[in-house]
Amino acid sequence: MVNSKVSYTHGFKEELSYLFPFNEKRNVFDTEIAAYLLNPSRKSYSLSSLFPLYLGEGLSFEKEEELLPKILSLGRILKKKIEEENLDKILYEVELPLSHVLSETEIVGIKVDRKKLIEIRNELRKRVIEIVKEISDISGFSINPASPKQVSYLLFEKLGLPRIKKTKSGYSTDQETLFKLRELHPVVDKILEFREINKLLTTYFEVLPKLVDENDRIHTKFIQTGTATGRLASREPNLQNIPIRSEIGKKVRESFIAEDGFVLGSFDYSQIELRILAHFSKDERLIKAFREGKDIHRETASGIFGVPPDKVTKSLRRKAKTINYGIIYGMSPHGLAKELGISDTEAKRYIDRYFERFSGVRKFIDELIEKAKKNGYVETILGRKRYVPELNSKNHNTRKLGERIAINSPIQGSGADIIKIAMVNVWRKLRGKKSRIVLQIHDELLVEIKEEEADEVKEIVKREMENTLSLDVPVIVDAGIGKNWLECKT
DNA sequence: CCTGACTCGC
DNA sequence: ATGCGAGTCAGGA
Repeated sequence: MVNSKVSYTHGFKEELSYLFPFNEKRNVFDTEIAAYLLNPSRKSYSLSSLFPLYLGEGLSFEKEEELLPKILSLGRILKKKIEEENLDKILYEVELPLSHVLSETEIVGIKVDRKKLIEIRNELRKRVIEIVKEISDISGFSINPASPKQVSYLLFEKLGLPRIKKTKSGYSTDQETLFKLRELHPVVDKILEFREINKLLTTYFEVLPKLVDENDRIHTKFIQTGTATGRLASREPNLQNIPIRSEIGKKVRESFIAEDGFVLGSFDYSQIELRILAHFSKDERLIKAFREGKDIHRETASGIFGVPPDKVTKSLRRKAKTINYGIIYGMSPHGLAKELGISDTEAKRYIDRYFERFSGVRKFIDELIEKAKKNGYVETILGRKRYVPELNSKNHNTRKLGERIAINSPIQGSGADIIKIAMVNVWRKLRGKKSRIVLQIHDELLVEIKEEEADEVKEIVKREMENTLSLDVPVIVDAGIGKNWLECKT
């Protein structure tokens, strides 16, 4: 970058979408991504918000001829700041190349089985109408079950069911609450069923068929400056929250398919965040378990509950899994208690035991929070920063939130760093082939693979993903192949 | 038009 | 009151 002319852009990915085919353009400096790396917590990275921030003046819309000079000044200022904060490597080697990958991924899109979506949509429309009728028949009241207010009115005022949880405006009717009420009145199950079906119907089955292009492909937009941790976000539609758990949800996933002559390959990092925790904390037991290829939740259960690994029951393993992920999210004993349905003191015992057995993790977390308080920010494995002003709050809850942010962001953000590098490397390796990355879902890449290239591409993607960065523990990628996304499940 | 409640994913 | 998101709807402005 030193000796060559730099082109300044604002919204490089969008600019690239006009430049098909995708020759990698270098010597670019993007003001939007630069501002994001300098502070990923901002609400907006629009020029009109960056000009006053970095140039000390507003964007005058009457004087369009001043726009380009202003972008140039902004670019030069940001470039200096990026270098001062040692963010140049992540900008030039990760985010800007990634803009190419994302631009192409958006344009390529992903194919759906439009007919199947429409068929299921029509079934679910009928079912939703039936359920509304059933709710009325069972309870004697006609309500709109999509209205929490009306559901609350029915359950608590008309049927007199116990009020379990409050919201700002009244009594909660969320899933957790309804599960507790289902034995008390048959209408509760109907409301739960309505909620599940209506959610999937309105969010996916009604929407996706409207978004297909002439080849039945759907094109999401990846937001590269949308999260405080460095993750991507996806919108219009969000393809990072396609259902997988419920039976009807699986049908959505089943509707994402490969083009004729292609298969879909799903490649997902196995427990990447826990491996990053092991790497950062250097905790001996955690590192040993991963190096020996152990089932980490089983090992954790064994440590916490004091039973040999082969005597760990499913229930104990599930508890340990919740604790493992709870640690990453900075969960309190109270939160863990609620999640596991145990007492606060019991939950505290579990957490104390965890930190006894994994003392490296305790030390790491303490030092992380100390460092965050001292520096004002936390960093990922690549030096991506996130400021944590919450740690200086006078409000206890806000400070606690700051601690959770300080714990979670380096872990979640490092996961984002790793998969972003992998995407760039995979994309470069796939040049000249027919196979293409079609989605990224935080720790998973979905690749549409030309059948003839299957063996080779599977090998490339797995290898590139597993070898982005060298951690103190192995990085493992699980791969699955299928004609639709659900089939790829490993 | 925005906010709250809710639910989908990692 | 466990981290990070997006989308839907109802209901009120």
